[in-house]
Amino acid sequence: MAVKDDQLSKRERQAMDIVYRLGKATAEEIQEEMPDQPSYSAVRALLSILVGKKLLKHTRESRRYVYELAISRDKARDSALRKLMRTFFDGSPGKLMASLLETKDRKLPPEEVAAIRKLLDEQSPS
Amino acid sequence: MAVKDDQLSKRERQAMDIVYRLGKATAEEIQEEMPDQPSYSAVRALLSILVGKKLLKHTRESRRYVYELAISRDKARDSALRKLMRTFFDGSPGKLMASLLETKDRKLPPEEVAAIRKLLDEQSPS
DNA sequence: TTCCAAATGCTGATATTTCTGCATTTATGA
DNA sequence: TCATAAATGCAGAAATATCAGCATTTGGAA
Repeated sequence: MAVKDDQLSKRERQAMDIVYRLGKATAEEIQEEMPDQPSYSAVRALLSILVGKKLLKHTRESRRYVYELAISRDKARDSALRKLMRTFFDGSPGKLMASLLETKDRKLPPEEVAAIRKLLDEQSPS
Repeated sequence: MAVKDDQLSKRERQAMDIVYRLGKATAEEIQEEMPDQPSYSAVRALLSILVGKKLLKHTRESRRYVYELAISRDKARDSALRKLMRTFFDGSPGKLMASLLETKDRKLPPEEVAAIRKLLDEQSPS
């Protein structure tokens, strides 16, 4: 099931991006990562809303809450990836990959290149 | 220069996503694509704001405006791609590509596979 | 056990976003 | 040319998001 990122407010989306990246975090950590750093209170209010929307869940860890994704990071990642493909690459994974490789200043480590060749072979033998 | 998608409101981002996808569009077309379809007036108000922020530009085409990106689609695309890489793939294009290929239900057309092999060879000869 | 620093819960104020409605402009066909 | 349908421009109302502040709770150290 897709993550409804389209429905989030600006601050909500910023917070979700941070949790996507960090995996899990306290209100304080999230505050530190936010652009135009809002107050601690504001961040907590925001996080409550996201918990209400079932996008995050929080568990008490001794005295404080730790926030983490309510759905798996893999699902969120796949959902974001599909959306990007639809928006910019006509839904085609091939076009996306081509774009990644065409940017000259991005040099892949040889072992990653090897890994990708292997995956390609599985898809369609050379 | 990166596209400041983090700074956009919910509706603004929805509209930008649509223009990213369509390339260019009239207010009416954008309205049709919007989730929870707002009124035509609301869409025009929104688009004016985006023109004011220099994210879109509009040109008169006979009687009406056609909206399109103020920066190139390629730049916007690259910016979005980098952000996704940072958020979900630890900044690594290799990890992103691996994720694309590991999803079994995504079968690439043989000619795309060939194209990607070629690009890989340019990066580091097999 | 008691105290205190640190965290939460909550209410309502403020700021921003979103939208409506209407006056005005514009292109086209009769 | 003129009437009309269709588009724009804009002001401000309505809805939503963002935030601050304080009372309350909580966990750990003395």
